[in-house]
Amino acid sequence: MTSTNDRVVPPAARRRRRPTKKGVVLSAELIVETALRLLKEHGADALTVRRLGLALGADPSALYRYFRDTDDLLLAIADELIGRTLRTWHPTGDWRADLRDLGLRMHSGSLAHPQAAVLSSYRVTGRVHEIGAVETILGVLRGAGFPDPEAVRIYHAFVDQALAFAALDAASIALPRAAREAEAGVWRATYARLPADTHPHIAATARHLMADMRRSAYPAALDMLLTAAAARLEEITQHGNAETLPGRTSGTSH
Amino acid sequence: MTSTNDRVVPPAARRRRRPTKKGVVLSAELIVETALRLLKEHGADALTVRRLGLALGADPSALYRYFRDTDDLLLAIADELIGRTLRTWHPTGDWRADLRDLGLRMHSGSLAHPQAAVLSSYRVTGRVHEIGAVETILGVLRGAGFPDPEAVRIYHAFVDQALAFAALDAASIALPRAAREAEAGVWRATYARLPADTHPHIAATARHLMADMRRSAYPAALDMLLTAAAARLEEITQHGNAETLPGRTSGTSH
DNA sequence: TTAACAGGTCAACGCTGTTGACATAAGGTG
DNA sequence: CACCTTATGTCAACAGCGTTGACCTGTTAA
Repeated sequence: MTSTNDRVVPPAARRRRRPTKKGVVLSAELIVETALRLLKEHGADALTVRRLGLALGADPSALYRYFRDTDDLLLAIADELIGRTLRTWHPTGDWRADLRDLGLRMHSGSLAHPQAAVLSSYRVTGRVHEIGAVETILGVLRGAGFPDPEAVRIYHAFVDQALAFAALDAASIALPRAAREAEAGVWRATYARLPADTHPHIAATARHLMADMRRSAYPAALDMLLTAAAARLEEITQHGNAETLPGRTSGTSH
Repeated sequence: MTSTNDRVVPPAARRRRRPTKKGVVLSAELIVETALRLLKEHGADALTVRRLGLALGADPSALYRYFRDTDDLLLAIADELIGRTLRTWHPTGDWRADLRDLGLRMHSGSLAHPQAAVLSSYRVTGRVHEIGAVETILGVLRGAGFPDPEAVRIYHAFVDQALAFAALDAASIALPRAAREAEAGVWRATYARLPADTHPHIAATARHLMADMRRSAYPAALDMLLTAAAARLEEITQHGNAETLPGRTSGTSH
């Protein structure tokens, strides 16, 4: 609240729908939609205030009546993406399958708008759609039988891992053409040709590396996380209650 | 290789060490070091060609004699970070403890230079230090007894998880002051105050959320990944050889 | 001694986000 | 219906950005 700039009129107070010179009636929703379209069609570099103004048929500076600055706009875009993802997800009651499905949806949803994802996935928006997502995931975990501290811990790992991989994979999709091709070339030209005497392990697995590195590691990582969570749940429910909270399964200190 | 611009003289061919107007003798190493210092001291926004030139005591355009463009410089910075991390890591022979240690080192190494990490962690540099890291990690996994395809799969999940979380956490550290404080405020002001009747799960776990969300989920996620890997290894070694390759443990298709 | 050229400098380009001043149309009030 | 307030669109300007082509100069090899 403290940071809500004076320049921006909160959506509730907006009444005067004055059309722009070109006849377009602006709104926060229209601006967000147009920004997403711009990102999708022309890449991350295409999202500039000036181009967005042009695409909207309005003076660039008009945007500042709706968003404090470009960061504020970014958060609105991020929240819209969360909302779209959640809207296509329909839980079945099987916590593990549901979380797996949701994770994959969050991931692929980001890849559909990589330019937006890479810019926004690490932000806490605090807006409606994000709050809904938090509530829903926590509900799934608590419903599965995880005690509160455990539920929160797994929620955090699950959601941050999804966001982190989304950003990572989105980033490489969003790379400028030249850089992306350069990266593919590096694997072929560098890693595939390392001699066995200096790099035995890479040489021995080169074939598998080529195949595996070209796709995202997220599904594998997600399954591993869920496997560990399931094991933990079994531990908890078998031992009656959670009298032994600490156990991380590993020997090493946490 | 094809993309190595004509303007940039490869390091090997450099001979003429002409000092700048201010008496500084430039080199690729000096530039990378100075860039890291700039990032550390003044944040990501401080890393501009002009400021870097100023910090070096040289004309900004002199940098283009050493790096094709700012992206090229970025990759050099990334590789230097990888090298520094690997140099402080000393494996013991216990694969799980070693990977855990390495993961945490990569993570905290990134957080020491969040500005650099957020810019570079999703890039394949193909430079010396990166190659060394790949070789080492693969060696640990194969040495532990994972068959090649499994070793590659786990390597990929492990390394991308580390990079993804590094980028995620680095990004929030690297946020401009104002935005960072705003995010902290969102948790306190928004999530902590949601009423139990509309958001029962958040309300019930608010206390744990406040505590857990302020620190990184990476250690927890890393432990879960290693737990799943250990379980898989046991499966493999107990059943003699890996006649049942496919099994993802989960029921859903991959 | 000289010729070649790597490498530092300078000025300029087009682009960016942002802001303050200004113009105008919408809408509540009387 | 007329007025006044003010939300909102427009315009011009600012400083800063990455990048480049032309220029100049010191170093080095022959």
